[in-house]
Amino acid sequence: MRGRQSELPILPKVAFVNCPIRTSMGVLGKKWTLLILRDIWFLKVDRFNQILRSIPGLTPRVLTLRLKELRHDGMIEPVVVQTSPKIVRWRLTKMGKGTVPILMGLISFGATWYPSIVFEDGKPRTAEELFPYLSGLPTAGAKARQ
Amino acid sequence: MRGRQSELPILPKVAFVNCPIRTSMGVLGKKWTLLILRDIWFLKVDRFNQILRSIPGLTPRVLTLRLKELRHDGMIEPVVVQTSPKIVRWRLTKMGKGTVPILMGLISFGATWYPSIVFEDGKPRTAEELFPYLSGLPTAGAKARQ
DNA sequence: CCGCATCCAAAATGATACTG
DNA sequence: CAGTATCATTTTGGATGCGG
Repeated sequence: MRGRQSELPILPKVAFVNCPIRTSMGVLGKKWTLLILRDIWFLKVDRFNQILRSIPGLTPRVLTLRLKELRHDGMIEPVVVQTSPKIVRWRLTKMGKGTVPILMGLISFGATWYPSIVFEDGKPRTAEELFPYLSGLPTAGAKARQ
Repeated sequence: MRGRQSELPILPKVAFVNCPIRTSMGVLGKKWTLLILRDIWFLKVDRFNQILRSIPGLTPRVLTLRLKELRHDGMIEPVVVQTSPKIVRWRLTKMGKGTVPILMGLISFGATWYPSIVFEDGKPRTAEELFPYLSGLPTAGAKARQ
């Protein structure tokens, strides 16, 4: 068997009636969405104009759309810090924090397979090397602390 | 400290010169791409028209585009099984297998946060419950066996 | 400061028919 | 079977202005 990859589908213990990847992508798969979550979670960039400045190419129109979608789907919520001048901070809900393993997966992939783009020295690194204090990584199933 | 979330950015041990999430998304972030990888890896659906049938909404034009992009970026490669009638099977390269943890993250997220869509009984499940024989999950850094 | 509205341009994707 | 060609539609980008 060594070296041969089975041609059988990889099946879950409990059948899916709809594909969870497709379901997740329906929300997370739109352009800019995961970068917005990255800003809020990793960079602590959580205000409208900060996010705009942090993500070159993103426009106010689309940011408004994405924030609405993410809020509608229960991943983020606004905190009104101050009115006049209005200050709003966006934060991840528990559900939103469930996306962190996906973001870590993307970091890990980029750090491994695009090291010349990601690192000055061009050397690949693993997520464990980059974020040792975060291992083991929580899975989406492990509820993040509020 | 309990219950308080630091406002400081979460920094990697080695600084990024470009964001690995954005870098990864440049390839993987286009519509249908991750579902195509899902087909090849999980479902063992690896031929053009099979993939088309497996992913409702995907059209031949876009599938052609995505296969070209994935191939150009080194994630998949064609195996010509037969000519006339032509039969091509697509398979993941090592780099392509590096996306499996991302796919698992999406599965985990969907199975946890959209259980009523994903499962007949509507009960949330973790990736460990669904794929016990695959735990611990490989990270993108752990080279998948060829 | 945080958005929303509008108008238009460009890019990405969808529908359908077709070829080697 | 694997992929193209052509055209329609949707989504996103860019600029600007407005209101709470």
